[in-house]
Amino acid sequence: MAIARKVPQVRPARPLLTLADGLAQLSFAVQSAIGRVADLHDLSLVQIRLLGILRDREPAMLAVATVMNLDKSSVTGLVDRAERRGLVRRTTTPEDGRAVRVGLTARGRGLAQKLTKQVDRELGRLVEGLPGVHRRALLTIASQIVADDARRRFPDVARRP
Amino acid sequence: MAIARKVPQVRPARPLLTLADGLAQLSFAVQSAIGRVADLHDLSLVQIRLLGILRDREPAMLAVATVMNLDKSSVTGLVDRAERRGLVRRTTTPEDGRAVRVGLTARGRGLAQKLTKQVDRELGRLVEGLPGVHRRALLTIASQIVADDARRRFPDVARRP
DNA sequence: GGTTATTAGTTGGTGTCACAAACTAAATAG
DNA sequence: CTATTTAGTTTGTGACACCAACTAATAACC
Repeated sequence: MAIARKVPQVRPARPLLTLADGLAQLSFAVQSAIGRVADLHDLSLVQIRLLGILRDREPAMLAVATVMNLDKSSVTGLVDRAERRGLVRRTTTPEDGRAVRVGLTARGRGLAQKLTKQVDRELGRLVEGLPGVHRRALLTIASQIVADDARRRFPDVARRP
Repeated sequence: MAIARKVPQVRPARPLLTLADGLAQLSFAVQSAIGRVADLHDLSLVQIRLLGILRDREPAMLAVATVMNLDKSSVTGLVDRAERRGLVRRTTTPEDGRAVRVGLTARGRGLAQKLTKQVDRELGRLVEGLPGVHRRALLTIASQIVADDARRRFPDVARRP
């Protein structure tokens, strides 16, 4: 694992933006890029996000709520609609009669894979003007922020099996 | 204007994420940080975004729609609600009887300033784990992406007065 | 072991947001 | 001076999001 690769200098074009503005605007640009993919499939951004989360997990409803920063009742509706589209399935577990786990159906998994590729392409377009160096720096920095944020939001995580 | 400041090396912590995933997750983290500020004022993210856009502009309805990537009818409702809260004002112009411009009221301007500070603080928290070097690199890169995106979306822009 | 408290999820009600299609009124083209 | 285009609004409909109230299952407690 490449732990000490350098990211050489980055020539800052005079920033007309503050960091906060830059992050905010970037986030809107990213969301609308994902939104374009959503439109292709007549899905919402939130549905896409749900599928993205379920790519490698089969969490309980409440866990979905936590990860997505939603009220649990919002997740009920979200999963209802995804289920109605045949993308997602609710499973009850024998060891806890209250718990409901959510997982992708075959169709949902297929779609999720396609979405991943398309989002990749669409976001690739967003950064196509950047030199590779910048792109790598961005990946590093974004990963760091996301990891920090996760650590802050879930102080105690058992990395799932 | 600092055009050639260097951004020294960045040690990539092994990225478990693709660039697309990193960007997507970062965008969600940013949005929920802004959402926290929104909650403080019982506002929605979209309302905050609107106020942010109006900080230094007084655009026509349609221009708002374009910038926010919304249908014009969505903007009608958005501005209606903001107007109902006394944050925003519609102005008709004498030179074009159809056009309606949207601008902040005094109250809206005050709130926008407060929001800017709070979003700043909240997003600052998001990047507080990063060394200054990374933060500067991030600003540079985000600005670049946002600028490219704007250029792509508005091929012909007259920079407003 | 039976009562209480907690936890997981759903239901119902309300408000925001987003869109499309149909409409009004003002400007521009011809 | 009619015909068209343009700017905004209206009217429906559906997705989301929240809260408060509810059901059912589990855990706590004495």
